Amino acid sequence: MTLLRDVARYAGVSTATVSRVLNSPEKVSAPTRAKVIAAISKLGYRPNRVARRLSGRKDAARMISLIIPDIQNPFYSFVARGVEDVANQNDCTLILGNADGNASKEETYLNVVRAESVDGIIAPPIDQSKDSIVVRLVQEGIPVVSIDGPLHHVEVDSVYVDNMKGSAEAVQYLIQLGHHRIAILCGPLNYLGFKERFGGYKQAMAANQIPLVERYLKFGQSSQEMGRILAEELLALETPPTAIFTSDNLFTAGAMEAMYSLGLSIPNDVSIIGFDDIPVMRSYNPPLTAVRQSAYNLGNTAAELLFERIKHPGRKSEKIILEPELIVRDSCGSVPENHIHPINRDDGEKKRRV
Amino acid sequence: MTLLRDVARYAGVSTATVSRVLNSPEKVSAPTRAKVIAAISKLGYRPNRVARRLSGRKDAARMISLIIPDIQNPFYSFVARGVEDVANQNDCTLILGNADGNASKEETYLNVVRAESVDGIIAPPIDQSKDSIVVRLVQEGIPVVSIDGPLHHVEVDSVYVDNMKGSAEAVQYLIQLGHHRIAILCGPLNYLGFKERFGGYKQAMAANQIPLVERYLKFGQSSQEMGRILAEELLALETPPTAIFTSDNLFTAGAMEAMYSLGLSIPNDVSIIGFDDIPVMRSYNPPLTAVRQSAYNLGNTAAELLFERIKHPGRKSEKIILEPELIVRDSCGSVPENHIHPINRDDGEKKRRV
DNA sequence: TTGAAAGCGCTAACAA
DNA sequence: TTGTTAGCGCTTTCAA
Repeated sequence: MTLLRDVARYAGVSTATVSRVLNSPEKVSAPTRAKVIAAISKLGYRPNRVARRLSGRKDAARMISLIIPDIQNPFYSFVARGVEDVANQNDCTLILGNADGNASKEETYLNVVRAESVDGIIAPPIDQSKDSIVVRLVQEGIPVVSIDGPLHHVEVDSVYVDNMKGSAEAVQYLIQLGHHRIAILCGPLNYLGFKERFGGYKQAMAANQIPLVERYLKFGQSSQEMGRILAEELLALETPPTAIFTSDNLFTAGAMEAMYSLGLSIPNDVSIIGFDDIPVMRSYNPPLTAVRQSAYNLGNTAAELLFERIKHPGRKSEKIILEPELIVRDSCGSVPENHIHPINRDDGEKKRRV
Repeated sequence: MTLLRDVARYAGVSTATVSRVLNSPEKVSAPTRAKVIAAISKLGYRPNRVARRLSGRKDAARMISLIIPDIQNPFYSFVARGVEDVANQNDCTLILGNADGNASKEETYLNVVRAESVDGIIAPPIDQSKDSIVVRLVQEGIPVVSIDGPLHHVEVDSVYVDNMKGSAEAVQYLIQLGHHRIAILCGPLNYLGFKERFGGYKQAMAANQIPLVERYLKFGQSSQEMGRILAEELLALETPPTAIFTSDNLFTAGAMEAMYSLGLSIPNDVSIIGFDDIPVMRSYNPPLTAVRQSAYNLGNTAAELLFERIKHPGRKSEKIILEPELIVRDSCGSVPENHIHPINRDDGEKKRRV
């Protein structure tokens, strides 16, 4: 490992001079600078970032960190790309960490990145408690932006989509198509995003005077497996829903699976509309109608806010709310006049294996 | 920020003692240790990892890094989970970096993690040149395991699936079903994984004396969009293939999209078999027959190799080859006796929008 | 068992 | 413009 000191010796200058050509080259005379640069490349020297940061250079890290709530959820890959592109533009490395929907993993991870003295952090509001590690980070003055929801107990920049509006639109669309028996597959309500999506569902139902039916309301941890199970329960009901609103892409995937295995045809037997429009939604058969929240934009915007804050630590915090967009494809249809139970129906048509 | 020095002062001991209770508590008397521990928790002290590493503690980082070739590809989320679980078991944090299929990004990233002195690195063989940064890292003695392919020019542990075998099996399966006109959607051949998958295709075709048809061989950067485009080209051929083998999940997604938009029914009009069996394959309609390479296992195994190497730096390097598995679902069928062009056919049946 | 002191590799006053 | 020197926060000999 070549050290700065080796470069200095090789170039016949002091370590300070080498350090200067690295950090403020204008303070070094051209000939000396040339000598040093030559030595650096000759020796293949690369500064040790650890030492650099320890010695106090504020911008020595040039790295920011993104906490991914769940790396299995493709939605976040797009967020990550959005963040990464901005980071790269700012000549900065993005360090990813997976919290796995788990507050303690998040904490571990945040502690690490704090200790690594990153320049800033983008994190979803996983732990909303008053003394969560994120709150402490903010209090310590580390630039933080909250993504995918606002952060309580502290003033930070945040970016998120209007979940309530997006899901209300989705449900409204279903209602306009004539659906009344609309079910929802929803993630845990203690996660704000899901709470709001459920809120949007309720709002649209109420706006149309459709009473909520307890058995059409299914909750569970967000996963494809859970989506399949809940959708199967729903579809096995004596009076099954004519449409299902899935509150994220994992639930959507699970519901699609259930519908196929029950031999249901979409949208003839049942309509489905999802929250999250990721590319694979186009590959479903039929392609899915879904509420798009631009994950890439979310990441992009968050990263931009973060760099703003890094540059101007004193600035007032901002909340940016992104508009969701309903992407209509082929998975929703109108309700047949006499909707009969699609599974138990006795029309002689044999369904696929169950 | 509480420093070690503050703890020492508060506990009325020297900094060395505090450091000892942190690193080798058995060398400190019980009462002193208790005092120090009390001080630590009272003051909420957390050691500065940067300083810790700079001062030379070999295991101060407790972090390993995984380079993800392409974060948009869900396959790698599973790899990441596999790695992460092992890392956590080893009380170690996983730092993720996205190389984006780009050797220079990979290099940037590897330089960062090297400079951060991580304990080890898991990386795919993106850059196979003799003086790639990975090679240098290995030469510097940093534990590296190559995932998803072997690394040239240097001896390292590596884990990968038998791509050749997996794709040969897939194609063989198609052939047994009666297909001859089998197309392949393949990623760039300079990426070893794709080269081998193409090799498996050729091998199975040759083993059955089926000549290769140039126009059924489609290559492109791996992406859903590209998959759709190439599949559309294939299906618009005068004599289209009766089956398509897609060499990764992104191509599969694109091909599914193309088939739907051309109004083709799977497997009646065309069969499809994919490489990569990720959960969403079950959500397709019909559920996809695919070659499974257990991404989670891949990650898991790689991480275990890495920790072995970290513990025993001198050990002989190992290559572990994972067996792929053909998962048969509903997307492949036999070839109709008189296969007619599914798009241009004149059977009165109107297809969906194109 | 404990403390004093010398680094780890770099940066940044302060002098020259 | 350049060099000297004192840290950054921690670990770790070496003595006591």
